[in-house]
Order: sequence, then C-alpha cells, then structure tokens
Amino acid sequence: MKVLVVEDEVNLGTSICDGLEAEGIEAELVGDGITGVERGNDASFDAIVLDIMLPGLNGFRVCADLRAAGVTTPILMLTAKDGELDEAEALDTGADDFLRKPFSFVVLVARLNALARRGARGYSGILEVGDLALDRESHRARRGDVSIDLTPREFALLAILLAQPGKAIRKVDLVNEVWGADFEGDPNIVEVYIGYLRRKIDLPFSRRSIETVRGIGYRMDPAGG
Amino acid sequence: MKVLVVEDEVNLGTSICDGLEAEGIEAELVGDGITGVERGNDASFDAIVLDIMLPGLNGFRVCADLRAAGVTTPILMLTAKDGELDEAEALDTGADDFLRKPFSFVVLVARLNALARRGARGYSGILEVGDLALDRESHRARRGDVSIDLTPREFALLAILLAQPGKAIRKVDLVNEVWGADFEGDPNIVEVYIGYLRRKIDLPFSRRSIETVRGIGYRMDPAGG
DNA sequence: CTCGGAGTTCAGCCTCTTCTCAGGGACCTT
DNA sequence: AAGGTCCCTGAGAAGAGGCTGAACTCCGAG
Repeated sequence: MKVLVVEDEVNLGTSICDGLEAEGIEAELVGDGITGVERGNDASFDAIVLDIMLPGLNGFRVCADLRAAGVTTPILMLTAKDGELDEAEALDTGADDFLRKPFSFVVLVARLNALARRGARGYSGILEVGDLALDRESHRARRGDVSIDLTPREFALLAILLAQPGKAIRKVDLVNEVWGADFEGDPNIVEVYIGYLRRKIDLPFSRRSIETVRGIGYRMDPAGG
Repeated sequence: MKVLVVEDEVNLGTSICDGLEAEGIEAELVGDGITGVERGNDASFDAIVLDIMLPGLNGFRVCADLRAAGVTTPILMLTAKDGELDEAEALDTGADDFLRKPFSFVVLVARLNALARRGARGYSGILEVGDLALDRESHRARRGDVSIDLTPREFALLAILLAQPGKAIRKVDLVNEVWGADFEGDPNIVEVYIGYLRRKIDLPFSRRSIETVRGIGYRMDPAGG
C-alpha cells in the first residue's frame, strides 16, 4: 500500500508519513497543490491524503483537477474544524471521504484502509440510488432522464443522504455536515431544505424518496423512492 | 465469563468491576492503554470494556493495536457524552459496540452479554432474534422481509428486550432504561408500550415474541416468536 | 441601482407521539 | 367461587415534532 500525502504544514505532514510507515504503509509527502497534482497522476498510489489549506492550489482545486485529468485514486480530504460546507464541498469536488481536524491518527489509517479496499471503483463522480442520481461534475441531480437544478445547500444536503442510503441520519448530524458544527441558527433550517428537495426530486415524480424518521431525522429510501 | 476493563479513572473502574462481579462476571481492571494492549492479547477474556480517554495510548489506539495483533475479542468502547463522532470512530477502529457516558449499568451488562454471546463475529449494527431484527442504522425493525416503523420509545424498548433474548426483564428496569431513572409518571407506561410493540411486531404476523412474566416484567422469546 | 436567486427566520397549522386514566379481563390464592 | 392483584387496552388530552408559506436579508449580475 502506497499513499500520497499533500500537506504544507511540515510537522503535520511528516508526522502523518512517519505514522503511516510505522503501520507498514509507504508514504510520500509533497508540500503544495501544484506538486500534488503532478504526483497525483502517478497511478501507483492507492490513496491520496489531501489538506484543504495549501499554497499554490487549494485542496478543492487539486481534487477537481485530478478528477478532471481522469485520476480515480481514492482521495481523503482533511477539512478544518470550523470549515462550514468544507466537507460537503470536498465530496462535491470528487473526494471520496473526509476527516475533520484535529483527527485521530488511528482513524486516518482505518479510513485509508477502507478507501484502498474499495479501490478506484469508489469514485465515479456520481452518487446513485435507484433512478435518482447526483452528478458532482455538472453539479446537478437527475431523476431518470430529467435534469434537476439544485442550489449549493440543496446539493450538499442531498449528497449526505445519498451517500448513506437506508441509514437514518440525525438532524443534528445533517446540520453539522451541511452548515458546519458552529452553525447557531434555527435548526428548522433542515426541515426547510428537506422541503425544498422534496419539491424538486420527489413531488414532480410522485415519489417519496426522502423519508421522515420522526424524532430522529431523515432517511433516503434505498430504492430511490 | 471474564471481562477486561481498561479505565484510568479508579472510581469508575472499580465500580464497574464490582458491579460485574456482582453479576457473576469475572472482571480485571487495568488503568492505562499500554497495559490494556498487553492484557488484551490474553485470549481468555470474553469481552473488553475500553474507555477512550486513557493515559499512554488512547482507546482508539488500543483498539486498533489489538485488532492489528489479530485479537478478535469483542470490544465495547465507552465514549464521551458529547462526542458524537467518537462513536463512529470507535466502530471504525474495530470496536464492536459503544456506550455513551454516562451509561446505565444494566445496559452495560446487557451489551457485554450480547457481545460475548456473539463472540468474535463482530458488530453489525443489527440486533437479531429469529426473524425479528432491529436495525440501528435505518432505525427500523424488520420481521422477515417486512419493514416496521417504530417511534423512538418503541425502538428503545424493543432494543432492550432484543439485547437479552430469553431473559425476563423487570418492569422497573425497563422504565429506567427507556424513560430514565427520574421518570415519575405512571409505571403502567411500560404495559402500554409493550402493547404498541405487540401490535406492530407480533399481531400482524400471528406471533407472540414478547412474553409477559407475571409479577416480573417481560421476556423476548429467544426463537423470535 | 434594480432585480432575482439563495439563504434564513419565523409563526401557524397539522400530525404523530407520548402519556394518563379507567374499565374490564386474566390469573392466583384462599 | 370470591377476592385481590396484575395486566391489557381503548379513549383522549397535551405537547412535541415536522411542514410550509411568507417575509426578510444578503449578494452578485446586469
């Protein structure tokens, strides 16, 4: 197993690499986004760990560029603790997983193993459940042959639901993922946006793909509605 | 049954061990992560209770190290009250189950019994007895192929019963687990909710999985009805 | 500057859940 | 068989949770 680490903070980067090698994982460190894109094209990596804050190109850009270049290596993004929308945006730009800083090293290794196990088929650019699909590249949803425009918030929310079909996701988790952990507004915002989504992806098609789990949150029907 | 408890807080650790021994479970206490890894390699333990906050190695690390060393003993992690992400990470690093602090002792014993019974098979997120299953992820029950929606109260109650199939559980314990120790309403509430559950999981299937133990409480038929 | 889209807040309405209560039934003891 | 205790269940009140339309802010495009 061989991993590319793109991280400009030298201390963090070297400690990640040292730790990975202690686990028997080969690790290569690069310190900026441009080099990251260059090295990322090397198909011999089993996974890429990518910080968001980078000199040159930021992590989102690196990720998007790699995907645009046809690289399918699994990418795990390191997001800032208080970075609102970072995580949804990470998935949005083609990352396969993310880890919020500060993160536990053990968890990093576990996630990398999981990603590498899934291999390159993990990333398709499209999240699909039944006839409902979310295309990260065109930033739109599709129900069958019908394209659906979504706002960024709607997109982020739907991405979280589609990533775990069948799983009931608590409202507070949805807020954390889409609006950020430091969101202090009205939690009712989730219901409002679920309402928007239903009017776009369910009502016009007489479907009920987003199920309410009263007292908990929402669940994506694994059959897509 | 023999359990290893890894907990640095001496009061909590000894009270867990004393409580377990009162239940006829042999318990051994160690106070730091490094000793935890050493003792955890002893295959004679039927389960390991592991706190996350530990001196030396934290709980995630202990868990990962044990798994890396090929130890398959079921591990139950104790997670902080407000650490929602801890639980996902616990499962990620190889734990079989988790319990959020502060926890009820009865639940701890129940979970340990469930884990030990399952043995090294691992945590699936699903409690299953006969053809009756409780899926914690989708937050639903299933009888055969039929999905059953449950309210949060019904879900919690059924979870307790399913965790200890065949064991008669006292009504007062059910109240404590589901409604909390400070519940001061009508104890008849248990009967009412047992009734709700029966109407959802038994009557439509002509089963009798929840048995009344007169004068005591209720028991889950280990055959699932 | 104006317009429109996106994001958010809020209040009212409606539905479902929770809980209480009381009557009747089941079971046990004497 | 009588009486007592325990359990079951239907009805309904109270309240929490969820949905939605309306209005407001913010911001960028034209």
